[in-house]
Amino acid sequence: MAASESNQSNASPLLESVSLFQGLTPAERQEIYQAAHLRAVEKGELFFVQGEEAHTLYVLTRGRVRLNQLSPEGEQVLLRVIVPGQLFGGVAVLSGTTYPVAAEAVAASEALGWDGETMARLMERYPTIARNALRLLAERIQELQERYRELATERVERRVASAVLRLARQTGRKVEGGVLIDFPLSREDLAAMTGTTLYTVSRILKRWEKQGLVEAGRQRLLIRSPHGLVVLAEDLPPAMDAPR
Amino acid sequence: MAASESNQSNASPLLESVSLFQGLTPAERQEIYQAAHLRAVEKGELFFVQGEEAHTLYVLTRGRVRLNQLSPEGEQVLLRVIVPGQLFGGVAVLSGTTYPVAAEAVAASEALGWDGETMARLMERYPTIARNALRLLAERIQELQERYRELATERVERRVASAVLRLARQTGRKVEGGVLIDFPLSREDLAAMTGTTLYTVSRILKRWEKQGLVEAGRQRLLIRSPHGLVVLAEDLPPAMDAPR
DNA sequence: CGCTATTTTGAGATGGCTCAAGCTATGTGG
DNA sequence: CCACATAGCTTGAGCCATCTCAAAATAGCG
Repeated sequence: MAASESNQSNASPLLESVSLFQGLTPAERQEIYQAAHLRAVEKGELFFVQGEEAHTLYVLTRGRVRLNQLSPEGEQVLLRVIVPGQLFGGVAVLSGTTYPVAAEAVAASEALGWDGETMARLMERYPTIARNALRLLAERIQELQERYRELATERVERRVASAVLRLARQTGRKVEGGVLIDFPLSREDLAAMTGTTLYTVSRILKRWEKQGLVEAGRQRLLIRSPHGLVVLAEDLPPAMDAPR
Repeated sequence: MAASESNQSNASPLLESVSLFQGLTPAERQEIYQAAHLRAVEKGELFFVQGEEAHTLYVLTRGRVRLNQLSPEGEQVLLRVIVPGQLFGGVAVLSGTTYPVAAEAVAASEALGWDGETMARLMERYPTIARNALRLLAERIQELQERYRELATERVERRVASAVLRLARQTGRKVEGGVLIDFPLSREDLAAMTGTTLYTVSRILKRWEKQGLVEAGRQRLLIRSPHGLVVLAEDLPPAMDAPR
């Protein structure tokens, strides 16, 4: 299935910056691109739901996608936000199970998709892809372990600071006066990322606003002083005593 | 380097049940085995420390190994316990960074090790290994995400119940009267797995003991009623009212 | 311009942490 | 073989960070 019926366009602009396909020639990327199908999803719609049989591995090309995990009791955890160039759905396809998360487009989005067999074939033909995938998954594990530790040992304020910084690094857009998180992000979303409640997040943001660290609006967050948040996230004592 | 200088012994007993090497012929496993070096480590010693340049990927053949992550403030989190047949150190080797955790032998242990280049060569020759590795890492990610959600949304008692059940599944030994966790496990260890304190764990275990769910000794835990713990871990209400 | 989702704020409750003290197996050296 | 040292465990009391619940303010959107 061609990526888009009448479209013979070059894959390079889309795939050359995708880390899953690093180390391939333009011709190879073109072939990979031909094997993909493009899927567009409206804001608020889902690429897949949690528990669904995993068939397709996606690379986002436009928009923003959040990966939510729902607990048996119905509480949500926001595991990560996908930006263009990143892989999602891969974990489930590679382990041959059901999707462990839901993928919701938080803005109008498009992604290239390969079904499991196609991707297996491509990896066989181009072992570089498998190597890249291994590296990507390994990095994900490291990040998850890091965040697990954070959740287990740090207080809420610091966890929120880390989450905001991570979002800024991933999806931040430099604007006058700071870095803007470039998609609608509610207090509740931040709470679901950090294992707290929207009330606590609201209070924390208010405090930060008073300290001039951020500017928080409705589903909007502008980071005025990334450094200030780093200080919070890492417990660099602003004072001079008590190294604890 | 031969696995053990004078040892031409068959790899099968050691490697055939290792999921990283599933789908290979005995001859291939033998070759892989030849490329390994065996490392023995005393109880309490480390295979590697956190932050060390990652060179070797291990498969445990005897003993028990715990993977600890140390926070910048010096608090420990126990990420997982490795039992024979399982891979460890792989994440760091595959992503080409430093070990993100320390690996401590909690009993006298032995592991087969392959350095990064050797493993890369083997994977190139036997793509099946790479496929297996992808599957293993993908499963790890799923488990970590699950535990992350748990830590973010569940209360302490339930988290401890889940951790105990996980340990029982992994390292449990059936004995008269229940399932015994088969290595020394302190209250502090359980606390470090679940993001709480040893005091809280102590109280929880006492309560469980009174309910006849477990029998807790010094670094020793016997699960009398796995089902009872499952009920706790999953919030199946034992009473009939207040669905909350 | 009214409706609805989001956010703020207050007040009260509490789960779990902290710190302090005592207890008890287990191993060790005399 | 005993007495002591030690690591691991228990228990109590007080506290506090964070959650809960309730209500009001605000901001977009249709």
